[in-house]
Amino acid sequence: MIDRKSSIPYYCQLMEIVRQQIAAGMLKEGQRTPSEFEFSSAYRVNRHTVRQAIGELCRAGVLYKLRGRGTFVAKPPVDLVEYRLSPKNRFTENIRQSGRTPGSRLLAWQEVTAPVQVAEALGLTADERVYVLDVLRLVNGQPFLFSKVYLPAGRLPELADRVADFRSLSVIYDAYGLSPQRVKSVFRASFPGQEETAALDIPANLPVLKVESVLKTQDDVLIEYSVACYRGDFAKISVDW
Amino acid sequence: MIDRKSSIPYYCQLMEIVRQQIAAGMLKEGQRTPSEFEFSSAYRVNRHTVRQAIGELCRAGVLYKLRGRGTFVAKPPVDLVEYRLSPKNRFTENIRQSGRTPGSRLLAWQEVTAPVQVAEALGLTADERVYVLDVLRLVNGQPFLFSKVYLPAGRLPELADRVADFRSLSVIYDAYGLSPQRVKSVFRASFPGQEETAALDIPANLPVLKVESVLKTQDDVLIEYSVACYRGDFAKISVDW
DNA sequence: ATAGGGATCTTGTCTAGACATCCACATTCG
DNA sequence: CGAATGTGGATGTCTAGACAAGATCCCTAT
Repeated sequence: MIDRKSSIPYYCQLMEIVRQQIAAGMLKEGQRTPSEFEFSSAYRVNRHTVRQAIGELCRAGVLYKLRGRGTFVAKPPVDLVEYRLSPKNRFTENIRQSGRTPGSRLLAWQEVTAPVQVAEALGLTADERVYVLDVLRLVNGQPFLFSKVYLPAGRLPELADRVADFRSLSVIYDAYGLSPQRVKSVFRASFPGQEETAALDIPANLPVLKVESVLKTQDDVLIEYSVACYRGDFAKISVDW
Repeated sequence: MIDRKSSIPYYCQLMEIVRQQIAAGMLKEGQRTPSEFEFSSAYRVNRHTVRQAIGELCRAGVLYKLRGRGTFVAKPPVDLVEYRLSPKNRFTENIRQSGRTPGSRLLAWQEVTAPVQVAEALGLTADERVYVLDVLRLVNGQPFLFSKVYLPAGRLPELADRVADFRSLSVIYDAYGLSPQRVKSVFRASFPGQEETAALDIPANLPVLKVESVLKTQDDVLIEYSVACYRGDFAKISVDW
């Protein structure tokens, strides 16, 4: 119940109550919470006060709201997956080694003129064409990372045919007899963009780890530029020296 | 002005107005904005509507509020600093090479029994003693990273004396004739903890990049475990392979 | 059977007003 | 001169009530 004599604001008290109800299992993951009106009458506070409490809990990632449907308990953060990054590593094997099930989906692809930073990273001329692949990778069926992969069209002839029946990037490279190596990776922490929140199915306020990589072939030809976006609450990336 | 016929909520319109005023230079960095009451009467909307707009802009990092003082325009995000991480690199030289001015401050230190994850990482027994150094590193005078550095007391005799007149970690290692190498680094994106928000002087909702590192001496003795917390809007970390 | 139209429940936005709390500054009292 | 006090202005919290808009379900008319 709300302590009306406490110096703690009602909405903070209510937040604490909801948190405890979740911890105690009275409210379970994915389950609908009482409506704002129900909270309001149950705890004898104004609906706006309830909204303030729920709003804060949503921003904290504890709850989420669906307009017209109700408010729900968010999924608890998943187990951290340690992803070992090395010059030569493949997502599928990497995840399998940690005893989990990898997955890969091509969400979209197109051929475009290379954006500036891509052309720069791969040493392309300004008007060169690149393929852009939007790839989603899953771990145990859950979205793990979303990446935009840029491949220079000029260096990979007939790529369109290979992309058609996409299974994984490795398969495509194998078809060309290539086994690319990482040249450089850049790590950043930020919030996800719109595309990334949609692809990873995460709230916009969840921090993500962005990793920008450049890969080359065994002949030192730059062959891939990619920006990967990892769920901050899901992934940690390790590097051995 | 607020368009009363628009389907866009007033508070969203007001957010856009404030953003544009900042972009146009009518409101400058650090400057106080009109008060909630002034906004309210200037745009003929309720103070709560103003509060909603300002609240959103604060969460977005555009403004910040000081109770009893007013609302202010936040500093624009600083230039990204690319920090090159390699097995053997020193903060000071690293930053200097990029044409910026490095700084280092020891905020606190103490001797404690090694926490579990530290003992594990460094291969210590459960009751071994470690020094914990809270180090803040600056770039151009601004907080760049905050790290907790754990050094095994048993492997660095008389460390307390060296810590007393701290200038930088490198200096301490030099005094022992050591030049440690990175063994492993783990990257994560998350929100800062309380200690980190305070040390870096950042809001709690700014994503940070956490890097956990293990270092060894040239004789393959594990000598340092550290957790560094980089400002997400300030730092990007690059790794060459 | 199915498409359409409410009824109803949900969250979203907005207004009006009140009092609390904190801060900076000026004034007053010792 | 210095400390305490007061005052005005700022944000913080809370209430009461209203209407809008999205989602779901059921019932009805075709």
